[in-house]
Amino acid sequence: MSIEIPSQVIFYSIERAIKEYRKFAQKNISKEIKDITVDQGLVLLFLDHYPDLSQKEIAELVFKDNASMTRMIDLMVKKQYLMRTINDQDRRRHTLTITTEGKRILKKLPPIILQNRKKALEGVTDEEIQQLQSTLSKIITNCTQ
Amino acid sequence: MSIEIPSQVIFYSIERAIKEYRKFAQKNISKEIKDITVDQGLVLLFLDHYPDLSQKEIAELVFKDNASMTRMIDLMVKKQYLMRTINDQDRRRHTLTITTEGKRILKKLPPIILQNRKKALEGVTDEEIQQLQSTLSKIITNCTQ
DNA sequence: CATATATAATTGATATATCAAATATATTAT
DNA sequence: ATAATATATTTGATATATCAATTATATATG
Repeated sequence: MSIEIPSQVIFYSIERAIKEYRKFAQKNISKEIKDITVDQGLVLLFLDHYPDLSQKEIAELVFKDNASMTRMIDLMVKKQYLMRTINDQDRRRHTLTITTEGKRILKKLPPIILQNRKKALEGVTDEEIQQLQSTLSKIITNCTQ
Repeated sequence: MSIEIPSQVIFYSIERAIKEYRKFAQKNISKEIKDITVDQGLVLLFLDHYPDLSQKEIAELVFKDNASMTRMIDLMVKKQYLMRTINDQDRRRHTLTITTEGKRILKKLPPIILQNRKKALEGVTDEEIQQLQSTLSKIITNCTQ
């Protein structure tokens, strides 16, 4: 049975697109903010919107597993972007609090992120984005059901 | 400046789609072939088509950096999927040869991969794929130029 | 209440990602 | 031919990914 070489396949393009976007986004963030990764920024943004998220819930939102999340948050605590305290309502959970330094970063992030998205989507119409979203949803459903 | 939460953004869906596809593909490969990852399979497929590829060239094809590729190939040599010898035309390069075990894996891969793609793209028309490809190309260009 | 089961987080082991520096060999310029 | 520069690969350091096992706490069931 023969097979196309992988580089001709749509999944290859999907992977390339997201990797190039991540590289591009990280580069632009690093220009303005020292010592923060795209994913650490996402964690801050989610926590800012939903302060009661558990580590496990954040992990799901950013597509990481719990072990990775533990270590990411270890680092973010060490860098003093977050404080980790035990949740008294459920002592298995940790409450994550954004520190002053974390808030400082949160103030700088949005314009950079908006600009990244804008640049990355230059020349892409709203219809195309909707179409993209719809096709990706089909793929996600196919792979997870 | 306010910002949507990341989960409403198209890049989030792109990331999710490729991660779910990878998980799905890895699961199906692991059912049939022990001890091989999606990326190791890709390396074998590329080498099968283009036996003269250098590590650096393979790295580019599978979106890894040279250091990662060195370590991946270390492992594939240790597992006896590949042999690494010095290229006498250019002694900086290594020649990578697929072993008997590697060839055995290569025989089993294509039907699994074709089936994975087929299932993941169920209900997705050729037109949608073309459209997806075209939109992703725009994004890739925007991020790399 | 006591025990079994479920959940949140951590830890250990191993692989991969990323950057910078080092090594070996090739190529180019003087 | 020699020195300077470029290229392919490796190595070290650190972060992240993934799986399985462990710990601590909560919840459910007899």
